Amino acid sequence: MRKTFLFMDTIINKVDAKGRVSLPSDYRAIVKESSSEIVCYRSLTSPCIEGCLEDLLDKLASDMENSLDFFSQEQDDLTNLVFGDAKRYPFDSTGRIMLSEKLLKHANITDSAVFVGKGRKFQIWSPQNWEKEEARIRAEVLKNRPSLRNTNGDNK
Amino acid sequence: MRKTFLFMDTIINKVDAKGRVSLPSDYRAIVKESSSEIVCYRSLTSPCIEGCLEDLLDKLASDMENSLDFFSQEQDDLTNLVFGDAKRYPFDSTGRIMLSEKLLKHANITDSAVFVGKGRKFQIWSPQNWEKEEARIRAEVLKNRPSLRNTNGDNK
DNA sequence: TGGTATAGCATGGGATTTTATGGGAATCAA
DNA sequence: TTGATTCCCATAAAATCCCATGCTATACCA
Repeated sequence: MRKTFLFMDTIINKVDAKGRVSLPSDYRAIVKESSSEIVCYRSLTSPCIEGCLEDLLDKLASDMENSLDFFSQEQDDLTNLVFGDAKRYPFDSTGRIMLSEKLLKHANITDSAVFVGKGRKFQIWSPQNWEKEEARIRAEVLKNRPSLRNTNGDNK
Repeated sequence: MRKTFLFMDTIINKVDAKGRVSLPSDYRAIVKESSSEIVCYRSLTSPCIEGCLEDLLDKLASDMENSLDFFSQEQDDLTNLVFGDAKRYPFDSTGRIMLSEKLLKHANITDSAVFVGKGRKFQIWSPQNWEKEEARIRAEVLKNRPSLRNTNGDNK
């Protein structure tokens, strides 16, 4: 039994004519611990798809219930957006999922999909968009390096 | 039961035609306490590979979740950078891992790999790069020696 | 003390399994 | 019926397993 469940690595897979994509086997191994489906929704901030285990959304729901901002407009909007958009995507016996038109369009994905690990969740990008995003992040982090050290608690 | 889990020592092993390297047995003994795989990623600052137990990244994920907002840009960037690059490397029954092309290229490793202990993590260098790095570190220490003496309070 | 047995380790190569991917048949819904 | 989704099988490439070998360090014994 695995102790940790982190989505990692960056993997590019093909989207076939029917719209099917293989979920990377590492991801599948994690998901299989608890179910045979992932939850996906359009990223609120980027032209990409986000995916995670249903557990994470459950935790998000709990966190929001427990927060002081229970009645805030902002929380309301966020939960509407996330839960209104999210949907379960089961994978078949060969490990493929079929993403909806809505998701693919939001992420500009046509024939290839890039899976990017983010720890408890992951993202799915088009190769072109991911290339741009990765460059932006590297530049950004390089600029703010000191704060990274603090968060990390490790200097090297 | 072992009490401490520190990667130590410097060991050079061969990378075979398939890209396999033996993880030093001392390292393996540490890893085996909790699993049979390590996590590796490209060092942000040096031309080498870094490795650690998944626990360390899991802790990082938790820290991020607790200190940054779920939807914040900063959290987004950091998780992409860290988890997008990291990957699990399980070792087989003879104790070998198979490093990816991406990692080998970043560290300029071809047929030999130098494992350098760093406590909770370790680094993997090409012999040439490690030679240079070691020289640099020695020079650095020599340069700072006076202040080191002062701190020590002992002149000889 | 010196020589030898032994266990653990690094390494090589072949066999086996997994994975990503394509396509056809079966099933379902409008 | 038609269009789409699901299931099943096929294949090539890649990853993983497994066994064999030689080396080294340590233990053991005379």
